[in-house]
Amino acid sequence: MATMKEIAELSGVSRGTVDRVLNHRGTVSPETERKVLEIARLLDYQPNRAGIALAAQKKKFKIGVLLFGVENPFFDEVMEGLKDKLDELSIYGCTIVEKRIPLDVKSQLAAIDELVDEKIHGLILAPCNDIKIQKKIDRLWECNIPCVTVNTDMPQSKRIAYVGSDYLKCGQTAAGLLALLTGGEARVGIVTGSHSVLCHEERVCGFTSYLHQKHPGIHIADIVENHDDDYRSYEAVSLLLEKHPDLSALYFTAAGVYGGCRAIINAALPQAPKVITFDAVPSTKEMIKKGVISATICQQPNEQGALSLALLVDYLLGGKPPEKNCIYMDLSIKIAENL
Amino acid sequence: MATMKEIAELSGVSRGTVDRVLNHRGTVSPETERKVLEIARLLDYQPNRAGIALAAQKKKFKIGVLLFGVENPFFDEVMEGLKDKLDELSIYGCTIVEKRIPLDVKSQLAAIDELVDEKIHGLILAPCNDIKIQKKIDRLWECNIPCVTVNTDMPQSKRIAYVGSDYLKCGQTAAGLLALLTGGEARVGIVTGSHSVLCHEERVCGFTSYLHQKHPGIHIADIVENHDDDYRSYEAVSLLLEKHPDLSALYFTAAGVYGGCRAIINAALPQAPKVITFDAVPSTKEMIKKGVISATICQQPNEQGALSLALLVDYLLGGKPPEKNCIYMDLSIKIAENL
DNA sequence: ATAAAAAACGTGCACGGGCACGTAAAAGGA
DNA sequence: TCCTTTTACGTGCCCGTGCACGTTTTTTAT
Repeated sequence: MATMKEIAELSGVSRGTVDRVLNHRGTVSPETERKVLEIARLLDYQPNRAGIALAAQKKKFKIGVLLFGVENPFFDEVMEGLKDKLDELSIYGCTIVEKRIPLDVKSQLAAIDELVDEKIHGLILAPCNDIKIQKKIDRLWECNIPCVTVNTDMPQSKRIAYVGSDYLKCGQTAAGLLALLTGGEARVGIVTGSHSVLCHEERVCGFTSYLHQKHPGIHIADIVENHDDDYRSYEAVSLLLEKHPDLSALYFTAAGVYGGCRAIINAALPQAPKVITFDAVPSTKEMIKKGVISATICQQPNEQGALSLALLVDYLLGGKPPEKNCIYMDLSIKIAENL
Repeated sequence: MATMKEIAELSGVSRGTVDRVLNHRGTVSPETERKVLEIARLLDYQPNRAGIALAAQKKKFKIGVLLFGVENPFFDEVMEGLKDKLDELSIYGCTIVEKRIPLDVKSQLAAIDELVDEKIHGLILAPCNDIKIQKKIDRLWECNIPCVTVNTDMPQSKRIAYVGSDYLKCGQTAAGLLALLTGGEARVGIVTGSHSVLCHEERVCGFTSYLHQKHPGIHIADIVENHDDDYRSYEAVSLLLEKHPDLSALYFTAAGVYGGCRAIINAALPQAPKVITFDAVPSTKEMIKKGVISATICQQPNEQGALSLALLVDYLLGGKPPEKNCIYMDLSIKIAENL
């Protein structure tokens, strides 16, 4: 692998000048710049990470990690993976500043400002669908603060990458799983969060359209929108169960929408319904073990955290953003026996 | 983080001496050694990876990767993950030598010798259950060639770590899944590989004992042992289907034991049986998409490959072996919709 | 024309650790 | 005792990059 030194020798300048050209610092004559860039391209120069890492030790990276939704246990797992990765990347002298913020946009914007004041070099953001945040990210980008979003959808935003799940595929997978569990015959009730949140919307959309196409024997009895996206949605679920005593299956688009319903689901319906949801936060695990929830479709919070940090650090070390702006990670199904 | 320089200053010797003590090279007086080690412990010295990486560039690591079973497509995925990790660890100037070897022990032992002749610094081995190989590994260990095994079981062997799956849990998960799919009522036929191979044995054992305990409604009609652990086990499966036309479920302990049976499974039995197997090699994916296989329980070949290399490199860089000698990775269930 | 300012580039240290080489001091042999 | 070998340790270069500081050359202003 070519080094700066080699480039310097071949282009007849000093290594310092090569540094200036490749890292856009100081001033260089246009002619020299052309020559150096030419040679660098010829040799396919890739900066040596070990060298950068060593030099970076005094000038440590500082990365802000912003989690929206203070109590969301999904983020615990994201952070776990992220921190493991942090250890692994410790040679780059990288530190993180973690903040958990309520779901209101105002606090969120303020939190971003605070982090910028703390002179962070990069930002990890999870999750957020608000247009104002999106604009903010664009401005950060212009100030040379790169950003990775996790489990968010803001396609137009100028971030390095989005790391998360394809929500439509989430819905399709859920539908396929339900068909497998019920043999293709069922009456299903859907409990979802606010339709304005992409995660919920697409999980419903992917689910229903897939069933419509491939499993006409599964009938969607009702869709309940539970705006109060927290862990106390007892009301919504019990209403659904009362209204439709003939349900044989339930589909929850997130852990947040069925909290506290453990007791009523099996009691309300004559036959034990097949219940599907997403992720394996502790409350969900509990309900799976008790047999209330049949199976859950897991995103990979650990890997999401790890990858988001890896991408950001890679970029800060002089790498290019990944070709794909959206990196969808695999889903997997879990049941009680392989939680 | 403490550096060698700091240790040197505090213990009143030169940095070179600290190097000698900590890396056991050259000769040092017992007294000096004691002092340096004392201070190193006090400062909680951890070698700086960036520094090692930089210095290691001229003295590259060479790691042998031995895969037993020439045509096993599972290893393609292991290698994929391993090579991704290799890129990631490129700063350590690490190279690999990959060899695929037939299943006979003689060739395997010879292959190990060849690699040692090529002056490898470490070895990755997948998979092997033979006692002779195990002894060989122990001897390598004594020659300072560390080894990581993948999807193998040789608990007593002096390797850094085993990376793979808990086969008993594999069987339990399969049993739980079958119960979920069939509602707890089924007649199941088991097709397995040689009982002398731990992977098959424990997947059967975990499966049967779990059903026995928790799902008495699922009856095991027959267990067919298919010694010819390759992709032409048409005979064994068709015999099973003829003998038991009342089967409602099939359980394959590995991809290798059902190759070529696609056509006959659905044809032979009046009702479409629930079919479960392991991993998602191309042939399995195909059969899942066609609806012959209902679901598969996936190990994480990619992660296994990546982790095994990571552990080995970490050790070669002066790290300690992981506390746990056996690292069992998560299982996940896949169906057509989330392959 | 001459001083001052700006542009263009070279030099050298730092980062942490591996390792070869040289040189003292201690041990051994005659 | 003197010479040789061994043991113990210091010195200094290298790996590839960032960056501060000089130094030289060119441009601009007076």
